[in-house]
Amino acid sequence: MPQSDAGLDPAQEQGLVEAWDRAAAPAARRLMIAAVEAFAARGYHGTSTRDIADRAGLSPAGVYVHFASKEELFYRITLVGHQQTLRSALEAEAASGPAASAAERLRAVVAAQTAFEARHHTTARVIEYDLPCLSPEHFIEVNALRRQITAVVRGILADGVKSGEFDVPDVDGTALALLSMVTDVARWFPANSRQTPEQLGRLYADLALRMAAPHGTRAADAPGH
Amino acid sequence: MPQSDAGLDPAQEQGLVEAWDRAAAPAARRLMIAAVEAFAARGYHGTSTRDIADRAGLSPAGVYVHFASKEELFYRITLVGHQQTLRSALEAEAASGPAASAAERLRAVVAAQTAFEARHHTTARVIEYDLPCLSPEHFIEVNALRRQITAVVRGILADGVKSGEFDVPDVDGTALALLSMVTDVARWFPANSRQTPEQLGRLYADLALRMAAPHGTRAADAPGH
DNA sequence: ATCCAGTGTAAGCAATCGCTTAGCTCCGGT
DNA sequence: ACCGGAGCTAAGCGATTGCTTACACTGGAT
Repeated sequence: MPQSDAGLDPAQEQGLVEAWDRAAAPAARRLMIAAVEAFAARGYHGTSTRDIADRAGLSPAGVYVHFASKEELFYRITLVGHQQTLRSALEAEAASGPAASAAERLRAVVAAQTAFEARHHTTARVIEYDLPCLSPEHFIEVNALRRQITAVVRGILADGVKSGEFDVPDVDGTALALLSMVTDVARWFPANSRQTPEQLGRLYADLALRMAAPHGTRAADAPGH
Repeated sequence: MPQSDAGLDPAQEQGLVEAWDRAAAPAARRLMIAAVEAFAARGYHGTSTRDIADRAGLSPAGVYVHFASKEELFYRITLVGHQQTLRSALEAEAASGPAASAAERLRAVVAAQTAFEARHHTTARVIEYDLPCLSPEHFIEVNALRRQITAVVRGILADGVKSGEFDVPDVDGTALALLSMVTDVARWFPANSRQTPEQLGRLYADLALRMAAPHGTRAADAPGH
């Protein structure tokens, strides 16, 4: 299996934050988990700090022992979430081997990212769709991570075009469309689908290859599957 | 141009609601426009009724002359927006002619919907991403319209598969992925792109055909373009 | 002339918001 | 034995929330 869980605890697969920073105070982690659930259900502005405190089993003031503000709590979540997402993409690309074709790398990255969005759909929904609630400075910082993720996909497409492996007239536009497709999984998963994250990853990887492959050269299946 | 503006005022293309219900009280329309702008900028929960009233040039109480509640104002926006979106899809499909191939219909619908999301990105952002803020009953009603839009795409894909025109192993999953791609335009347009809505529509229609076309049968260009 | 429905505002209500303050308990270091 | 900081809470601050009430103005029908 090329795209690994990268150290995630399989018993806690439904959240990203749960697995992060095991050294931090347990209450701080509980707060982040509680905040992710609340933000995913009602959005940033729709969630009160009392909601979060309740879910974490703390009094309203307990939040501010560990985080300076609601926005900082949200910022920590989005930062960790985006770091994990970027790491997942880079690891998937690296795992396909140093001599991998552009097609193999595209398949690995799209499958990994799609499965990631599905597995961690609660956290992903928060960090994908509530980003404008960040302070301007924090937004810029997190957005830089997003650009790196886009750059990975764009790089693979460009490499494939250069080598003649792909036929992509608009690399930037196609990369954006491709990531839209992948990202949006977090919004609807697991409704409308009885598929596992891995099955979904394979489907989306196939679709991505169809988008990039030149006329009459489409690979029907992944090498090694 | 197969996908028409369907009666939209070209001078007010940036919003959906502006063109709707010209018989309604002007203040009610102003409120809907103001609410769309505010919701798009800050989200439903991030927007106060005083924000909306200010933008519409009314006192805070003026909102409740025309709408029973903030939720009802939001509901009217989402309802009208989804009706227009569905109408746009149906008209695009119909405009491709009664004897059109599945490929022609897919191209027409995807191009029209993509251009629509781009042109009306402010309204689209509100009605696509803040939907869970609706009351349960209103959510069910609007969601029924969404399912009709999905059904259009799914129907075209299924027809193409049946006639041998398409090769789509997972019609439902592909339709969902395709609509994710199209819908997500509203979230980032017009940033990251110097393309017009029409150019973007052509790019996305090409990508959609690549996703659906069987091995070695991809049409490089639209018939008639 | 009078009325009345439609459109609007000033003022304010109860509730909730993010966050602070003052003070408690607990526990490891000395 | 005693200290000091970390973790937590009860209480509450001022601001803002969605919305209501009471009242004013307008223009057309009677």
